[in-house]
Amino acid sequence: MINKMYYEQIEEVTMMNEAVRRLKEKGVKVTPQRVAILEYIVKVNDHLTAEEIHNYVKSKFPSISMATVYSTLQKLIEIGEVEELSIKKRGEACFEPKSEGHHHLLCTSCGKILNIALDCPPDCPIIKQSLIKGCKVNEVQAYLYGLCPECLRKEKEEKAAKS
Amino acid sequence: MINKMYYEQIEEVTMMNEAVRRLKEKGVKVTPQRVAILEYIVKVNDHLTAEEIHNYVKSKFPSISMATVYSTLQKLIEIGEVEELSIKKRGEACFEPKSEGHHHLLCTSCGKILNIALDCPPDCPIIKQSLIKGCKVNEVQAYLYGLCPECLRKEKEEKAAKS
DNA sequence: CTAGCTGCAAAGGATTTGCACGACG
DNA sequence: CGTCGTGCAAATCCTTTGCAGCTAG
Repeated sequence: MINKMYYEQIEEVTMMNEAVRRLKEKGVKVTPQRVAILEYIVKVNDHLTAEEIHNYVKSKFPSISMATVYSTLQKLIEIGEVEELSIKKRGEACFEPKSEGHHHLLCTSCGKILNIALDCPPDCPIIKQSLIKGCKVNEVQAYLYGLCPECLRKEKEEKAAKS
Repeated sequence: MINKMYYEQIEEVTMMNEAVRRLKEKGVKVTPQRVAILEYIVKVNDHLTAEEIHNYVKSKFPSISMATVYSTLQKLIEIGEVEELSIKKRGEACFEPKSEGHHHLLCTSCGKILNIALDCPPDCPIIKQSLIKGCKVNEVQAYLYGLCPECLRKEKEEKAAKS
């Protein structure tokens, strides 16, 4: 009953939502929990862990369980709405809205993950190419390890203070 | 042929001696278990899981435990002899000898991981660059998702069979 | 000697699964 | 109505930790 009320609210707000339409197109059952999860991921547009997502969605559906969050994420990945990163944030998987053309920097100092758009020459192998060394390449994810601008600044300040 | 094998052995032995020297230099205690682990990783020169390593080393030291394998891997990573990949093979971490200049393809069909040397133009961001978008980049790992030559061939054959 | 390593068992943490109930279509 | 999603709890799997005894340097 309560679920139904929530659903009506959400449905009003998201009727026009393109993502929801795509879910329906793909034959995935649209439930308020799923909409809330996808909505949050798209809105934040950042690298969220399952727990971060769970925490947020709990504010709307206090009874939602991690199992549902994980199974929903799985579904959203399958239908290409969400992407799971290969790198982990403090040991946890990270999820973000599916989008092409950016890569990730993992700051080795603070652990933050940043989106990085790389300017590549057209013949650069980092750009999706159909064939590399006899392999059919469908996707390229580049992970850069280093320091984010903040930590880089801190490091410089520390060096300056020492000398 | 025999000569070739002989020289390869010598080469391996030399590499190990150097590796052992590096361990000592870094103040890491050299134990037979550790040598066996490093030796195996260097010899195979491929992406090994902790369990694969454990299985091999058990043949030399039947009592060795996974805890020792993991702690040794940790040490070897710390001192830069071994590298842990960001991607997992069937959910398990992968380890390989540290080396620069190659990246990895994960076959989405068979799950195999292949080394891929990418030919990049000199201004390609995939090549380690000190500064990208205000970030200090120390390392770049590119992960390609697609089909290995074998699975690509199989796919083509299946398509041909259908039509 | 003695700091640090090994091996066992047990803990830890992220993710998955089985199952009963309830909701979507 | 039947299929499929949800939520709970328990299970699973990889990895880490605590600790007692042992070893390399």
